[in-house]
Amino acid sequence: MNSKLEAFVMHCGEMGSRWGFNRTIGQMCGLILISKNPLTANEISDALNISRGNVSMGIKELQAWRLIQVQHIPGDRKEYYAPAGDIWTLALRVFEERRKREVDPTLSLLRDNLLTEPGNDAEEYALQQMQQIHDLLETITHWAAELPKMGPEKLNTLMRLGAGVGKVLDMKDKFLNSGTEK
Amino acid sequence: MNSKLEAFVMHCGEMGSRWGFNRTIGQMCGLILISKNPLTANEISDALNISRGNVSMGIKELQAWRLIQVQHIPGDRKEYYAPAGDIWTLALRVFEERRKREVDPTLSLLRDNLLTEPGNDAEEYALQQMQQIHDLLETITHWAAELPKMGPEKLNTLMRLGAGVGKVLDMKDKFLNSGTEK
DNA sequence: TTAAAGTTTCAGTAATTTCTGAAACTTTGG
DNA sequence: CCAAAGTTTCAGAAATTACTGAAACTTTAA
Repeated sequence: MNSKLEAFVMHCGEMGSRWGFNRTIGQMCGLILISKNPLTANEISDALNISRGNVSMGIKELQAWRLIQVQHIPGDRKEYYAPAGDIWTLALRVFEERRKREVDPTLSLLRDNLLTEPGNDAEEYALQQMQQIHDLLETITHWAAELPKMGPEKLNTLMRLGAGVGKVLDMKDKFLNSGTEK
Repeated sequence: MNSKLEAFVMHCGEMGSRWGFNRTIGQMCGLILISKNPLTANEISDALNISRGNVSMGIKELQAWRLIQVQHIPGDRKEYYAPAGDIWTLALRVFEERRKREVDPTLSLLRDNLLTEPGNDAEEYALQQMQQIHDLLETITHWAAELPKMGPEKLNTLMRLGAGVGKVLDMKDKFLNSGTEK
């Protein structure tokens, strides 16, 4: 393999744990992403020098993240693996999957906790803070659920706009107000 | 400590590694967040039953994340620790810090790699994919840098709007076009 | 029904990460 | 300058997480 490509795959491995999986799975993900043709489990095992069993676990995990999909080639009973979509799709999947693992459990714990009545000042403060966290996570969750509905092009526009979107929001308010004034 | 509060702190511990730190640091973070008054390292050590040395490491890490700040109480030379701001501020810090650790290294590797010329079809495909990833990460980075400039209230508006922001963007285009038409 | 091709599971081992606690270090009031 | 109060460091131990490889399982073509 070209050394630059290999460097990329190894980098994915190193970043793996920061992205929510582990080294091997990071490498597998990188490899599948930049491979022109779908790969078999054995090819992955050979390319990365990891045991067949480990590849099997990794595939299961990547499927749980909905990042890869199985393909069959007519006349061949092996399973071939390819990315489950374009880069934007995959990014949204990672984002969503991470939200499920990193935000949802906390949200449900907080919902539960916030039913409690405070018994003293310290508790009251703690509950207020939790309420703040709860509201923030709720907002993020709601927004994250809406995101994929916009489609890549519009998302791109929005992100490239950056803080400028603030002005657009102002404009909208202005427009609406002038509308109601009349 | 109230059992609900304790449950929250322990939960933060369990989530710790998913949020980018480890159990202890997660607990410390949760504890400091819901404590009405700033805490000393010893109080943290006692409350969470972890060694003084570990608390010291944790404090350093939480400071690196810019999530806590030191406070001094007149006539007392101990250091007291408190959250470094309101919940939105902290969330933005986590977001930014994670971007630095999870996105930036990849972006710089990709920039480097993309200077290469493809030697064959497979390499060409790989480089195209990397270009896609690069562009996406670049967009996200740019957007992330803009985010904090908006301020919590506007961010809230934006997020609550969800996919609805797409319509606002359309409206803007329409407005601009009708402007240029005249 | 069988054997060949392929996949998954999991107990044991290896690698990594985290934690402790004692020693070294720093700061400050007197 | 000293001693007391407080903080940091880090080598080794403990806990956690990841990996291997062989055995068990599944699927399919003949």
